[in-house]
Amino acid sequence: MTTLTIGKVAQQADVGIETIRFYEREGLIDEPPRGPSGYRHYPESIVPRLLFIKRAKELGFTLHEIKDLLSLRVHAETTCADVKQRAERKIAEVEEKIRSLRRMKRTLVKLTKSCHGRGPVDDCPILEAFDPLEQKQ
Amino acid sequence: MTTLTIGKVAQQADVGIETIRFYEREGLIDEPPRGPSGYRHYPESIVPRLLFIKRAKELGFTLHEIKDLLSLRVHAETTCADVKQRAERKIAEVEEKIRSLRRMKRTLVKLTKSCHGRGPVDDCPILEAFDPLEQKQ
DNA sequence: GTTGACTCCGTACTATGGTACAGGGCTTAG
DNA sequence: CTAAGCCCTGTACCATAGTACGGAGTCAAC
Repeated sequence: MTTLTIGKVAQQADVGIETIRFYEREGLIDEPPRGPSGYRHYPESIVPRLLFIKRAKELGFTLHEIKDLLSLRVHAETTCADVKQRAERKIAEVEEKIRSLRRMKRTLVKLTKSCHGRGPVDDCPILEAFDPLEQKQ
Repeated sequence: MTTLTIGKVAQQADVGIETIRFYEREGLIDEPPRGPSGYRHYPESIVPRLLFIKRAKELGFTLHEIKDLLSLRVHAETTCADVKQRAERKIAEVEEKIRSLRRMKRTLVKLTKSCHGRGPVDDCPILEAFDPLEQKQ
């Protein structure tokens, strides 16, 4: 069976070598067997594992949560429902972030509309609105 | 004129004392005059300044950007348009974040819909979708 | 005058997700 | 056989926005 050096793995999964060692330290990937030189010898299955991590990251899971997801798979007693629940919780989180960003955007849009965009900064309505209690002296 | 100790300021602006010292180190607020004991004596105008920072943070500006906004106000040559431009750039950033989160959400929703939520984790469609290249052995 | 609350400074630590570097050892091609 | 290019460890560092802590000095009330 073929094994890969860390450099090859990094290439194939398109991540940094340091990232792989970092994931190992953080427990997201297993410690691979070593050759007599101490070099890591990865099975080819490491590549999809790293791609899994990348994909979950893109979906907004933290490394901690991804570690959790990965560990779900090795415990026989965990069910599909466990995974689904985590996904649903993440959806709720994502929705909350979207709501918060939309609030920010609404306010920012209102502020920029209130500003004609000319003249000195002294009475820019945007800065004034940021600063509702401070009276110009 | 009244001055405030750091503790009073923290109370009035509802931030931590450490936060105020941190903002001073970071250049977001001026170093206040000190009494003979070395205690900071803040003018009352520090409070709206801290509220400004809080509000801008809520709107998604980083401390670095807020420092920038604050410094705009002291340079006579800056215009309203400068401020407006920054606000518009921030709107674009916020929109990009929202788009990214919506993409995440769409994918997560699709995944949870594909999962009936029963049975063992071995062939959970969610995990399989996370992991498109790995074949179960 | 003493106690408790407040303040000072400097440093270290938190979480997140890595990146960079020094100073070695290993491997492989020519 | 040698040199380039890989890999090893450990440590420090990046940004972000603070928080915590130790040990000392100060202020105010009783």
